[in-house]
Amino acid sequence: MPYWLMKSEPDELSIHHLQKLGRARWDGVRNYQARNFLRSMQESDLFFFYHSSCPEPGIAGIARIAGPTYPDPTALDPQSPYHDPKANAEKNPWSALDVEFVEAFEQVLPLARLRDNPALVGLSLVQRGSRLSVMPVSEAQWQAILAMR
DNA sequence: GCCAACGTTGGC
DNA sequence: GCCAACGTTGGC
Repeated sequence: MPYWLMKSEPDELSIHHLQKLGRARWDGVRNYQARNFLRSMQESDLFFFYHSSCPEPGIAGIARIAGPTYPDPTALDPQSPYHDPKANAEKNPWSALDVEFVEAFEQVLPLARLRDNPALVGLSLVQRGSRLSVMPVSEAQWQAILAMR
């Protein structure tokens, strides 16, 4: 079963917010590479929930893919910050899916510590200049990160 | 707020 | 198809 890592700004959706909700829509992905990873996900895949653009960037917990992708409604909503003026109901290039809460780490696993782990040099997250918001995580990387909690 | 790095856009 | 200009991401 594949593993993933997805970034969210905690102001928008944090792991604790997801814990309260139980389930939420993962939307607003506006990068084709990230979108393609979204589309290759399967229900019940697990992913690390990463907090970005915040005082303590790092992995904050684990969540699960709750179903298949569907057209991202925020692309069609003129009120949404993710509105795409080139998208319409017939042709919406963007995908969203639902996710379920699994676990919140007691402490956020900081990006700086992830960078220090030699087992994670191949992870897109810690590579120089990488801005990918959805990425695959290998089994070995998954286990290495779990062991750092 | 700064800025490096990357992705996208659009003129040619 | 090239590439300069611009916009965005995201850590610091």
